Amino acid sequence: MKISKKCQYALKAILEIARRNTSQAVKTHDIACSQRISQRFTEIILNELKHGGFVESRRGNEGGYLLARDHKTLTVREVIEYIQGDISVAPEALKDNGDASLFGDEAFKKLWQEVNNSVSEVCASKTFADLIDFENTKREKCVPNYNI
Amino acid sequence: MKISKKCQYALKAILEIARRNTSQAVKTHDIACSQRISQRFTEIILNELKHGGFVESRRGNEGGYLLARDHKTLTVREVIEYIQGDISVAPEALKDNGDASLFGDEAFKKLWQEVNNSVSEVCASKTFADLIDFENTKREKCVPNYNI
DNA sequence: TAATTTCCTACTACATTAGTAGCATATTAC
DNA sequence: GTAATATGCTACTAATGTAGTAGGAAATTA
Repeated sequence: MKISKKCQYALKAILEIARRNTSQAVKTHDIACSQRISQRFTEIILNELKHGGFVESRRGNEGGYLLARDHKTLTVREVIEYIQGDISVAPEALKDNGDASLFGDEAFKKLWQEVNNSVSEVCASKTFADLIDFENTKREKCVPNYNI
Repeated sequence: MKISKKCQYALKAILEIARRNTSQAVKTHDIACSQRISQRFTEIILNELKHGGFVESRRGNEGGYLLARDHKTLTVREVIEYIQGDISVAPEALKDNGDASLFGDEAFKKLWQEVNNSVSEVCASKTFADLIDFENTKREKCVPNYNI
């Protein structure tokens, strides 16, 4: 029933690139500092995200990462499913047991499906643009005199 | 994002006791066989469930376990929360970080809360009576010529 | 060519999960 | 009372997953 730290870092990293909204590549170092993630771990995660087609990389000096997807349509769900794998709460319980089925198998199968669907729905309804909007609104409203 | 095997076994064990709907205590051996759980592990789980007030035990010959709660009002959620602990998908992200908050913290906090709420709702809406009804209906409808 | 930055494999420490094993203790049928 | 059955308790273990570290190769650009 957990979203792993790595997965949460992946979401944070994408959010950080998206919020900067620049054509300049964002360095892992900047992402790591802004979101308090270890530099090395950030590299690993961004590399994975690249293979998943979420970001693209620029090597060399002034290199870094750019979003490969539009943050207005990229949903939280896609990232979670890629990094964490199957989002299902009870993957093995959903398999068909055939003749070896026990009393309750069908009922539990339906229950876990309902849970999965509801989680999926929530995560699929949130884009990174939504997250950024929410965060900005919250910060304006609640900490109007917060200076950096 | 997983419901542990142990937790699933706990739900199965309660379902098995509830479906028998008898004033006779159900032996761990019978529960273990019916639901294909190791005898020893079943004992451990039932003991935990007893401490949680879900079942009560009878010792000695003809001993075993009985439901301590009405299966019409006992929900899946209560059992999951007791056995697996906090149902939250990202417990540490929900804590208040105070001044150390990063961009996105509030947005993610809200996201995880929404996920938690939807999972909670689904699990709180299912009682063991519901599960038994569903299973019985399913079995009547789909395998009418299934003989044991 | 030097500096910067990504890219890639391998290794490790720790926590959790899913059990096992052995024996002590309680209860009841006979 | 005693035999049979069942719970109660502690401790141990194997496998898996999580959260990183470490070292260096390769690419790019000023």
